Formats: sequence, structure tokens, C-alpha cells
Amino acid sequence: MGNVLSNRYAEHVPVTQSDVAARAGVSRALVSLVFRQAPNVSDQSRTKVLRAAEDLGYRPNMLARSLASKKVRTVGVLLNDITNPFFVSMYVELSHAAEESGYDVLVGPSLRSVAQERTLLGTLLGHRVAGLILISPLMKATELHGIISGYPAVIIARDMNLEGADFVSNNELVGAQMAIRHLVDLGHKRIVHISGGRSRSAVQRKRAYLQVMAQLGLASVARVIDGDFTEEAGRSAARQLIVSREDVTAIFAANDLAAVGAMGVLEAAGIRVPEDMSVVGYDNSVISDLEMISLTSVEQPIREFGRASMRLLLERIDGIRETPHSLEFEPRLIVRRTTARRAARSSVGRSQRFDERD
Amino acid sequence: MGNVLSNRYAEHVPVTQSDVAARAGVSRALVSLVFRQAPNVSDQSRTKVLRAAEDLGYRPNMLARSLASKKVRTVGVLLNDITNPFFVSMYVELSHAAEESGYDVLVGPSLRSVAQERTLLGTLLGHRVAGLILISPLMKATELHGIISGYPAVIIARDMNLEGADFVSNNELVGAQMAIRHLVDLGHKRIVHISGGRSRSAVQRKRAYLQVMAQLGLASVARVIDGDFTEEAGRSAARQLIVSREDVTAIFAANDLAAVGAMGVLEAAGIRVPEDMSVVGYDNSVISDLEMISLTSVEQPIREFGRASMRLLLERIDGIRETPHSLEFEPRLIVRRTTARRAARSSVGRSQRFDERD
DNA sequence: GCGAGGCATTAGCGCGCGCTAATGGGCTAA
DNA sequence: TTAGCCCATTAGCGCGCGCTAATGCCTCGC
Repeated sequence: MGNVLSNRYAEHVPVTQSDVAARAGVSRALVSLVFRQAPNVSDQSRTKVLRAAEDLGYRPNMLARSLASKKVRTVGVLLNDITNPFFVSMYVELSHAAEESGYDVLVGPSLRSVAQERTLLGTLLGHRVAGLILISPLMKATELHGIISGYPAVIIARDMNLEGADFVSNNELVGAQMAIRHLVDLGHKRIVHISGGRSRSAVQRKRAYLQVMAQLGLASVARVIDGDFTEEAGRSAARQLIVSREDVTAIFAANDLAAVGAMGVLEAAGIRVPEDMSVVGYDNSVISDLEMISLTSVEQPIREFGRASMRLLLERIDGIRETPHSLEFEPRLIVRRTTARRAARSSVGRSQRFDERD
Repeated sequence: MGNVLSNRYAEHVPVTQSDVAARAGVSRALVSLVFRQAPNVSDQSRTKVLRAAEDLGYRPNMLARSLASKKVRTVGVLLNDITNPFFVSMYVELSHAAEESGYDVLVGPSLRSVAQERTLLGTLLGHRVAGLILISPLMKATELHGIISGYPAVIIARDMNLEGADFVSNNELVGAQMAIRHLVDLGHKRIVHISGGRSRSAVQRKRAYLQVMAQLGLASVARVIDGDFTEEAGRSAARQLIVSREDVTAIFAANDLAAVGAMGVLEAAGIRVPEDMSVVGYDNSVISDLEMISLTSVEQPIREFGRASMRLLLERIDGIRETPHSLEFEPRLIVRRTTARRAARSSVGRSQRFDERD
């Protein structure tokens, strides 16, 4: 039927189930059965219907399907910061996992704004999504509870008190351990932490840092500079380090963006990475793998996160589990070129030719 | 009503229009009128309805609304490569523009795979989106035409023969001119282009490069290394340059990712940017602005792209324009730290201590 | 007292599909 | 022959809301 295309083009009348039934010479019910993969349909009829559907360019109307079945095959994903490559990769994994389960994904991409999160959640719920996956949301637990209560929800990479929700995260203690052990093995002691701010997960990561430093007998040199998971935070932290002339030889950043920000300022100031300063990031996001950056980083298992989140969500959607679950995965350290053995005489202070302190 | 939350939590029965009508003590029609912003509704009734809606946590069911009105307030966006930060920013702008126009956005994020694009387009159309915005799609024009014909569509950053669609792009010739002029002004002559492959837009960019080189009397030293808009393509191109020992002092890459990839390999080989080699990217994506990278880049006006695309799409959706439009914006050069005056004696060959050729 | 609005309601079709129950024809095996 | 299955159809409600037409109010100004 060579002219089908041009016909559709000219008119753009959406094809309905009845159209297919008419063309196939069968009843509407049968078409419905075919597209719902129902049993008890003869191969002959099935192919007849499918042929007609293809000829007409028919595809089931998700809206009507959801309305009628009262089941939505769409999950909503809220992304707190779409400029963070870690979150973007997370989303990619999620959408793959969703597709494999036969679900569509509706995204709400925010830019680190609580107000934006609010409205995005609103539109997601307006679409009556079957469930929600929130990637590191910013909103307070109480407000979030008020909005999404009743909906199946999985929260990734943020710990909070949200009754009824499932959680997927990585083991912060192990992550900090691997990063700091690695640095200590390379001879570093004065390891500073650029934190992620006051969110609960950031605080957990900071606490893990402090705990590990204490375990290794380095409590006295532990030092935290507050940040917020952005590149600018890393830059600012590096500037502080330089100005304060501290005798620091390694940085453990709360995420890759902050690490990269710090590295930029350090190198501009003539402090070489890794010769003068070792840097470890967190997330193993795509930027850490750029040849130019090649950042040693703690990898959060994105793939497992994505699959586990979808699994948890579907369990709740299908109602085969009532009690909330919290899953914690073990991170991995990816060693690249921003960490090296501590040089005999190198520190921020000295490489800047400042007097040695301490 | 303090216990409303907990009730909703326990049962999760979606609130319908009738529920609101009952609670407000009015008819269902009135509730509908209120939520459609219809005139001729008294303030008293309006607030009464809105109060009831808020008490119950009601929000209009988009599915039913679309079904009934035969108008969908959702546009579909297809992202060919979600790992490319330029496309991600593009998407962010689009979703803002859509929100301002009262539209929701359904995303189809692909990973440079035609097959994936096919299925994603399928689900988008299954949702009966009001229109499509395709960001640099990979599919061939003929296939695309067969799938989306009849739907309003805007195609960003890719030129192709698609009857009926609108196009938004940047002026390739101006972009290449600015990049190359900038390099020539800095004393560079041997400027190589890492191309974006065989897609029409990539070819256009390449052609613009050749044309500008010719205009400036540099046709004889023009040289193109084929790539494909990825970091790996940039790395591979840089390796070729190094192996072939060519006397090149500047690179004009088809996009930022390729530029960054090339820079990584160059620096690892001891070729400094910008001292030994100047590099210009394209897109002015977020990675180019990282302090560590600070890549001189041709900026495609993302904001204008986003707004223009939505405007064009809405014009088609609302039927106030029939004839296809193609919009072309002027790019801008953002000069950062990867370009510098050509050093007296520097080239890939020499800095590698290879014999001078030519 | 009257007509002219402004508001709200009632009543009901339509959207495209899910889902069910009842029915019936054709076929196979006992 | 008959019971029993496999298919397909018919008939119809339901989903939540858009949209319309008709019908009352009720108020206001003349």
C-alpha cells in the first residue's frame, strides 16, 4: 500500500482500534485481545489483525488504555540536578530497566530547585504515574510525604525519613574507606574532605570520612570544607585551601564535579595533580572518565541502582510487597591518574613557596 | 484536616472530579469549568471548589482530559545521545519552554542507536503526544517520514529532507568562520578539522570549514580527520595526528566532546594546550566551561533553540501555520584558555622531536 | 413589573480502550 | 451422536473528564 503514508500525512487522523477491526474484518474485541497478548486467539486471526494494524500504522492509545484498565504503564522519575552527569547516567539506566519491564518513563528534570521539584512532582502525579523514582530529591521529608503519600516510591542516593518509601543507596562507609585507604597507602595523611553540604547523604558521607580518618589514627588531621556537590563548590574549596596555606596533600571530594572544580583551581595555581596533590572524586561519572580528567573516583554501582530501583518499584506497584525495603550496594574504587604516591616534599604550602607550618 | 494525609496514605484512592464536586457541594460541571479556567464562574464558587480540591489533594487526570478533549498537552522530545552534555542542556531549555506554555514533556533518551530511536518514537506516539521535537535524530529521512508523518515535528541540529517538518539550527558557515578566523588571528595556519561523520549536519560543518579555509587562502593546508561527535573520536584523531607527525598547530573539532578527547591524548603525549596546540570545540557545552578544561568553543544558542522550537511546534499544533519553517541562528565564539598565539617553533612533529616535514 | 444578563445545574454524548458475561458455531474425541 | 473444547462475536458497562444545550434560578436596572 504505497499511498498509505501520504494519506496519513495529509490527514493525520489517529487510527483507532475500531479502524483496525474494520480493516481486518473482525470485531473490536478481538483486536483488543490480540494487543493484550491474550491467549485463545488463533494464529490466523492474530496475523490478520497485526497486518491490518501495521498497514494503518495503528498503535494502542496509552491514554485510553490506562483510563480503562486503571493501570498505568508509566513511571515518573524526578531528577534533582540534570547537570550532574551521575544523575543523568542514573536516569539512563532507569529508563533501560523500565523499558525491559514494559514501562514508559516520564521525567521531571530539575535544576537543584525545591520549587521546581514541587511543580514537576505535580505534573508527574497529574499523569497518574504508577510509581515514582526520586533521584536525590531536595525537598524536605515532611513535604514530600504529604505529596507522594500513597504512591509507590523509591528514593535513590538520598537517605531520609520517609515512611513507606523504598531506598537505594551505596554504603558510604565502605566508599570513604576505599578512598581514604587508597590515599593512605600512597603515603598521604593530610587528607581534606570537600563535603556535599547539609543534606543527609552528604552528612553521612562526611561522617564516614571522619570515622575512617579516626580508624586510621588520622583524626587530628581530619579537615572538612563545606560544599554542595557542584563544580563551584570544588573551586571555592580549593581557593580556601590555597589561601590558608595548609599542608594538605590529598583531597577526597563528595562528588566528581566538586573534585574537578578543585582540580581546575589547583592547576591554575600551579599545584599539579597528582604530583603535588592527589584527588579522589565520588560517583565515577562520565566526566571522571574523560581522558583529560581521568579522575580516581568511587564508583556508585549505577547499573545495580537502576535495576534494583525498578524491581523495588514494581514490587510495590504490583502489590507483592508491603513493607519498605532499603538496599545498600557496595561501591568500588576506580583508580585513574589523579592519585599518586605522596612526593617527598610537596604540599599546597610548599609548592606555593610559603613557609612551612606545623 | 490533619488526618487527610494519613487517609490518603492508607488507601491511595485517586481523587476524581466528582469527589471534589461532592465535597464543595456543587456540580461536576462546575468543577470542570473551574479547572479549565472558564469565564462566568463566580469568585465564591471558584474558591469553594479550589478549597475542596486542595483538601482532597485532587489534581486533574491528564489522561482523561486528553482523551475527552482530543488535545494532548504533552510534547515528545527525542534525544539522540543523552551522554552529550549539549543535548542535555538543549533538553533542559526545551522543558522550561514547554512548562511556560503549559505543556508537559515526555522524553525518549537514546544512546546513539537507530533501533532505540525507533522504539522510543513508538512509545512517544503511543502516548499521542501533540507534537515531536527531535534533537539531532539519527534515523534516515525516509524512515522518519514514514513514522512521524502527520505529526507536528521540529528537528533541532540536524538538517535533512523531511517534508513538512520545521527545522532549527545554527549557521554552520558563521560558526566555522568565527572559529577559524580566531585561530588565524592568533597566527595559526595549519588548522585541522575533526569532523562529526557522515550525517548531513556534520558534513555541513565540514564543508563550512573547507570553505572558510579556502576563503582565507588556506585551502592547501586544509585537512579533515573523520570522527563522530564522541570523545573517542577525538582521541583517535589526536593519535592519528601524533603518529603522522604532521605540522599542525590548531584543531577545530566538530564538537566539545571530540575536542576534549583530543586534548586528553595530546597532553598525555606531552603536547601542551594551548602552548603547542590550540583547540576549538563546538557547542559551548557544560564541560567546556569546567575550570579544568576551559575550552574555547562555538556556542550554539541553546536558549534560542529551545524557545524557537517550542514556538514553531505550538504554531503547528494550534494550526496557525501550514508551511514549514527553517530557523537558523547565529552562533557565538566563547574564547577560553585552549587557544593562544602560535608559538614560534611548535608543532606536533617538533614537540615530539620528529624530523620536520614539508 | 419586565427583560436582560450572570451563574449554576441537569442531562447526556463522546473519547478509545479494558474487561466481562453470554452466546454460538465449528471441531475433535469418546 | 454427544459432550466438550476452542474461537470469535455481541452487548455493554466503566474509566475521568470535555463539551454542549437546555433550563432554571437570581439579581439588577429601568
